[in-house]
Amino acid sequence: MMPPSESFPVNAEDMLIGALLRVPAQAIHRRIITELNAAGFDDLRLPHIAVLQFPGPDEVRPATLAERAGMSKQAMNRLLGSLEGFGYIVRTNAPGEGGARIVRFTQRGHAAYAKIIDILRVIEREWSSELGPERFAQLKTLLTLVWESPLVR
Amino acid sequence: MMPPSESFPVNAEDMLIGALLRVPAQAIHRRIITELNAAGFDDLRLPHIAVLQFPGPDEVRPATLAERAGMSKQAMNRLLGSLEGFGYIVRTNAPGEGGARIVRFTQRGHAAYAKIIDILRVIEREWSSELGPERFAQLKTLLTLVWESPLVR
DNA sequence: CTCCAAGAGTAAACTAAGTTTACCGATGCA
DNA sequence: TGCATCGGTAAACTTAGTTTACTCTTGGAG
Repeated sequence: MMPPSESFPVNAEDMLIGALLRVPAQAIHRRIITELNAAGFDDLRLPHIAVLQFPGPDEVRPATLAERAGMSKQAMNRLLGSLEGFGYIVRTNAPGEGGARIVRFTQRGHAAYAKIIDILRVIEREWSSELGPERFAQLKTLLTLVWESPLVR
Repeated sequence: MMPPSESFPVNAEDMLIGALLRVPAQAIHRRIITELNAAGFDDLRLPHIAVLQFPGPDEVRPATLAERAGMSKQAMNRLLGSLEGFGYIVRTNAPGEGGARIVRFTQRGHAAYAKIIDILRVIEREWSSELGPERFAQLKTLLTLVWESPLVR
């Protein structure tokens, strides 16, 4: 739907980490979907982000994707079903591995994933020029520390 | 549902800003809901975050809340309906202002919101002690810059 | 060798969420 | 007086995600 256009007073010191992370993360998601749609990948919607998120679903088991996304295998399976229907991925049997399956990108899937990377790189350039390259690099470094810490597990 | 327990290789330099923001933001949301539920506010679910998010729905119009959350008035109204049913808020008519309504916290609503602030403060303390206070402060400063910039509007 | 537990995938029913479309009521201005 | 506008609602439709339950395969314990 419509993007938020926040205009309430911003008191920097009052902001808690939750809002500080949520708002930009949301803005990025919306933008990814919007630009993906505009680029011809117009059957992708917000929930598909759960599948397409880093590091992508190529050569991965559905159950692994479900865990990454923090959702049930069944919910992930439905998403995969729609992505397969749209021609972004295929699921094939993992040979010799029980009933296990492997998700693989189709050409269209690869293209969409590459487009996401492109969009993110553009966003990074914008942020970098808005904040200044050193500060942006610092931000990424700090977020990477968070990522690597046990905080978000 | 189950939280993700990421264990794929993390190459710091490959991480794009999207994933760096999304993962911790998601982790925080899950934790807020989990602890809120554990604290007796057990009818609150993930979507309610859209209403309870900073700076909270007290003394605010439904349409404003919808815009903040980036969703339709109708979707917000449903959320408000459920929150009202659970006794977290009440909607009263704004006197003299057309059919306009005002959302107000009940006591329970105030308590839940205060609990969210508490949880976030605990999280901030944890992050601060994990990263070191200076680095954590720096992270917040940088995120505040992002927030104040036109990047996320 | 057989049986059974464990793990992966799938299916179906149910619930919840959010969008579109459409309508009501009040305000305020031409 | 008439009407455009804005805020709020309602209903129908669609999409998502959970729970519950079943299948198939593998691998071990007996």
